[in-house]
Amino acid sequence: MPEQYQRPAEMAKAYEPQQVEPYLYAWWEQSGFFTASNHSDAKPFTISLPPPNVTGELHNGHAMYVVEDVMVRWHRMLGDATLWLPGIDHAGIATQLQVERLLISEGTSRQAVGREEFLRRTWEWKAKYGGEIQQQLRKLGFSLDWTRERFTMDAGLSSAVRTAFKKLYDDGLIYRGLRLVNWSPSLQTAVSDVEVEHQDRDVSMYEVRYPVAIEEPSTVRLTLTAEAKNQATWGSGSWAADATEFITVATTRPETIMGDTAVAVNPEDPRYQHLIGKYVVLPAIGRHIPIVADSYADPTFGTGVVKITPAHDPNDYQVAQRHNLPMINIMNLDATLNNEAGPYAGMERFAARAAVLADLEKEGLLVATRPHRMSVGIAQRGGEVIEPMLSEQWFVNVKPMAAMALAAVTEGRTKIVPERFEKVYTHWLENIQDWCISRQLWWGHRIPVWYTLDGKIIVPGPDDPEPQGEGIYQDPDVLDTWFSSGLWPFSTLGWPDDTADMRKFYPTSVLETGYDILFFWVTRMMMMGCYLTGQAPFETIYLHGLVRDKDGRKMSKTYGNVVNPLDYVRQYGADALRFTLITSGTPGQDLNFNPERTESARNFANKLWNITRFVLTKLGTDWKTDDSVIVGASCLLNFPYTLADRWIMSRYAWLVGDVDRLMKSYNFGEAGRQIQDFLWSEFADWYVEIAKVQLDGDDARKHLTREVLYTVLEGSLRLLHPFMPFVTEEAWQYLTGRAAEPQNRGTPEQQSQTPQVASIVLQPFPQPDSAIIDAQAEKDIELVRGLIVGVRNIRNEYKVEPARQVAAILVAGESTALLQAQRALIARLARIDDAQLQIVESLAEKPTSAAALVVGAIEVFLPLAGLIDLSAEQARLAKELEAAEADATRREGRLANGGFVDKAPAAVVQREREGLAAVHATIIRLRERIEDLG
RNA sequence: GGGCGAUUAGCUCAGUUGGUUAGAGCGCUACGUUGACAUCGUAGAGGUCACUAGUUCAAGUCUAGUAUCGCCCACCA
Repeated sequence: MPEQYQRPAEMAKAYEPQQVEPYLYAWWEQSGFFTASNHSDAKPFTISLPPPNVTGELHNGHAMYVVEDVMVRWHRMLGDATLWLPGIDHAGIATQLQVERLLISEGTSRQAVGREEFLRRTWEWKAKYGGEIQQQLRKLGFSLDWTRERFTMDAGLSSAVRTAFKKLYDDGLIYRGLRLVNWSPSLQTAVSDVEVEHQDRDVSMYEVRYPVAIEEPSTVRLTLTAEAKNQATWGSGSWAADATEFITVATTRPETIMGDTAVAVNPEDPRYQHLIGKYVVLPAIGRHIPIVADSYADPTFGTGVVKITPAHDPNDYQVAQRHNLPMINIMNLDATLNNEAGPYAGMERFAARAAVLADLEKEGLLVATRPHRMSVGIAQRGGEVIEPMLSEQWFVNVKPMAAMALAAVTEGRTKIVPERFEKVYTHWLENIQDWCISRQLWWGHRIPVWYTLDGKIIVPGPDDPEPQGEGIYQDPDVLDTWFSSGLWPFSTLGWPDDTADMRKFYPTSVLETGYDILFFWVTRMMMMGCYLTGQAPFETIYLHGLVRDKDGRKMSKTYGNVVNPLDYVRQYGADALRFTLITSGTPGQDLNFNPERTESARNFANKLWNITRFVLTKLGTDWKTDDSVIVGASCLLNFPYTLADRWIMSRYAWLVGDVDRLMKSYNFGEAGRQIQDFLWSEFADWYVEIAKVQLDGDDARKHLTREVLYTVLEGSLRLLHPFMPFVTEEAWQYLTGRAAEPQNRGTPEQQSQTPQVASIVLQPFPQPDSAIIDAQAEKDIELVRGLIVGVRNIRNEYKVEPARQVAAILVAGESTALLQAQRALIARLARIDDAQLQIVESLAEKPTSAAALVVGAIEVFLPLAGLIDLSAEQARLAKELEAAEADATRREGRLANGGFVDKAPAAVVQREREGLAAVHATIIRLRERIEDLG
């Protein structure tokens, strides 16, 4: 605990989060409140923090971890052995890019400094930003078990990666092969399918004439000799001039013509029947390529003729395999054209496109150019157009794992919340393709494979010695970042070793993350977890929505609308930001972050602070915490509490029940909103005001009122603590009289032996107790509140100064006893002069020069001398009469409906009848009043 | 081409299994330094719950369709 903080003996007038938060967090952490015990008997509750990338600062998406903190703090208060394990992801591509950028800013480059130095610099980067991220997470109040922090490239986790790789390799699921992969030319690495985003773009579709060869097939040249490549320039030779027939292909990528090894037509297409089996001469380089029949060619699309470029298009790749066509790679790794491209060698792919088009145009082979909208593959990192490229890479055959991951969900062993994402999950896993896991990067887990000179592959286990010998070398590539993240829920607990943490905390309870990484991460963890540990890694997968800006736009650096959560923590406090994020939306739905809400959440924290301040002053110095009050409230039923006491306890009981239900169904936002609503609109606005009246009573009344104030507030603080940990802790410290006590309570073990723990963090979470619910009290207070609001309304309409006490006559009928009992608070809250307040059962002569309020059978007269305007009063009453009559008509209609009376639940019908009776009573009295005035 | 989500007050959003007169915050109007809080209080204005047709005694809520916006998936050269 920072020495410099000294909690003031008295609560400050306003809550100042900046003063309190750092100190409270340090205290919590140092006291070991967040450290999970793996040898307690309590049932475990585990969440592995989705590790943030070590790329830099946190953004508001990370602040959504608050959902996890709410769950974790809640379960900790429920007494579970709660572990929230933090960590950081090395984030291969993203981090490497950042460090490369840094090097470039220093005037050097990754290539210039070399692999070893580059890695040293990247570890340096990790040390710096990893530390910053930890501090940021602390500032948000996240109750993470820092003693168990992990990094994906720690020794233990790296060993887990090698164990997993070895197992999958030995099981025949990891293999190496030459495949068409998604190639990122600027990063010069392969990426997996999920790392390719698709954008619709307006491009051009070109129709290009290919001359049909006049030579016999036996003389065709399928490949070019070196000389031919040099000679094959436009217009040379007779092939173009001699051609008598042309076939027109449609293409969006004319620059790949040099890689064509066939053109395809649909076997059913009558236009091209006679050409199947013949050859065409490839423009630009003069190679002869066959015309094949394949159903891939759609007769209704383009010209019905497709050029087949197997090395640069996934569909063409398939066609080539069916027809045993050669595959010609015409590109270098940086997407410039290579020597196979003849005259275009050395050109960048898009420059080559322009050059080829110009030449085709010149030769009269470009027939048409049409606008075309198509989906283009874009690199998730970097945003460039992905190039399909033939390349030797490592792959995982994920089908067997996918089947296990699928079964875990369909059999209900793992539940996905909201449920609709189950469909997305299953659809994806059912159609899954092999996963390319090798990356041509330096930052990451080096692929644990060694090659010998004679081409053998050695995959040692994690504990085996590194293969040594003449010419033996390790694969230079690294693994996809998501390979190691896929092991996160168990590698962090010590897998593959049989550790105490694994036994206690695995499988984990909840995985909570954004739906945007469902395919990247969630499915991978499910597959790896099921396959490698034999158990689904989570009981529940809870997916939250994306945080957008206040206008619903995605946060992005280019828009400049990225929000740094720490800015809001500084300005409004962590609780305010947390409460905003948790209450701004609903499960699984994107939420628009509106800073105005953070301001009002800050106001709420301050309101709570001041409620506490008020209660504290009313408790007095002699107040002692009664533990029975903290534990439960049932004991309250045995004492002569007032109607208002019983009402607020009943409302509190409802709240506890609602919160319990909402938390269990993952509706944390609604739970938070309900707590706020209760504290502000019911407890502060009404009970606290009523308590002021009651505290003027005798000692017994005072004592009971204090008990209720204390009990409800203290319980509400505990309810709210998972949402707003700081202000609830600080307020609770004051309220429970522990503010002045020494703070350090020792180790968690010592704490658990101490019955009274000093922090709200380890207090029990309020549990539903329906015995406290008092329906009659709620109904009665409802009536009293209605009268008070009615009187205030009239005062307002007649512009009675707020300070002025007025006279009033309540004609209460059957409610006389009730209202007489509540006389003091009615007088106080409606600002009626107690000496001039009459509460009578009936009144023979009703005042005429008074404003009247009618609530059912009850009438309130306010003889506002000199203020009453009779015609205005009449108009006001007439308006109310109109509303009451409309209400009566509606209710009568409903009750006259036989279906309603027969089929609706009795309670609903009953309520309707009572309502109608009340409205009738209102109408009768309103008419009387209007008549009296007339 | 499939699939999903959203549409409720001027703005940003809630609304548990269908059940009185649909709520909150911000904003707006009037008033207010009442002994916790002006980061506040009191009262108020403001909505055809996108549209259409159904189911039902009863629909913001369930069903079908339509429109608009957004997202995801998919090999249309």
